[in-house]
Amino acid sequence: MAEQGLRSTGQRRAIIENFFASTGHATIDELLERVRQQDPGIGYATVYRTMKMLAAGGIAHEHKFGDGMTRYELADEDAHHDHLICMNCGRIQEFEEPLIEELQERIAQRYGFTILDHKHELYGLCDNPECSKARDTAGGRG
Amino acid sequence: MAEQGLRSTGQRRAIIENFFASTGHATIDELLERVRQQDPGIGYATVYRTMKMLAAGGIAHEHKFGDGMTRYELADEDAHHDHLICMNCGRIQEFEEPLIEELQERIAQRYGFTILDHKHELYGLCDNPECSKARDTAGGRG
DNA sequence: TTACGTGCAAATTTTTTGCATGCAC
DNA sequence: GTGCATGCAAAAAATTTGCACGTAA
Repeated sequence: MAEQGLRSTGQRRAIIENFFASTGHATIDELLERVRQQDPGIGYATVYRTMKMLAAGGIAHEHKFGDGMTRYELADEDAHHDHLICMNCGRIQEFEEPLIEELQERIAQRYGFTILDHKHELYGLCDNPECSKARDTAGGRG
Repeated sequence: MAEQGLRSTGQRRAIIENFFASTGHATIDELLERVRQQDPGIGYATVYRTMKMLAAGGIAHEHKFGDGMTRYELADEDAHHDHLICMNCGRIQEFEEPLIEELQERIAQRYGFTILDHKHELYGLCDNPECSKARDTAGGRG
């Protein structure tokens, strides 16, 4: 981290530590709350700035799943995955499908694009009984 | 439109007309500007409200492509398509790939999800020479 | 010592809402 | 005539920024 000319402050260490230990899709608010348990004086601007920094440095990925809050996830150099998001309980399930990645590349070639990043999110209802039940009221076809 | 208990006002007609004639991925600002050429008195809240209404009624789709502005697209009942977005010039290219849709369903089944909606966006550089050229500065791998 | 990082609050940006008035029905 | 729609401006909500002070290097 310090390799990039950045100072190692207590706040940054606390934020990064909590981020690494987080569920994987933490919001700024969630991170701030957890970080403040260690260091109540931390301001939320610092969390924003630190997470932006990590995102810019490729350590974190920013996600906007449509609920108005940005979520941060640890960037895993090896595996890229995408997300299933339950619209009822908010559960986020990761998935990986190399075949889709391959098809994406083929599509990009078809249109002369070079893919640098992508977003593939499936929104629906998970297999939690309470969520499946919600299918009737959630506007499902039929 | 009036079938749904909604009043047909001059403003709504103007907004809808412009939306239908738009590029397909118009922002509120773009719509407002165009609509004001016909009717300078239209307030932007009306555009917001009308587009929300169309989205709620399934006539329009909302997209957030990451530049902070919501874009609206005419919902086409027949064909679902996804998007390639050029990170240099902002060009938006639509694509359709039934095989991916099929794979999505299979993934959903794997995790017990029921898909109600999805978002598949490929970000990168289009074949515009100016954009391809930007590859060197845009952080592309190697 | 020096300049980067922090905390606070104010500013920004996009979207939503309250309210008095107007117009579609 | 009634009540939904409009326009304006203020409110919300998420994020960014300015500034004085603290502190890592």
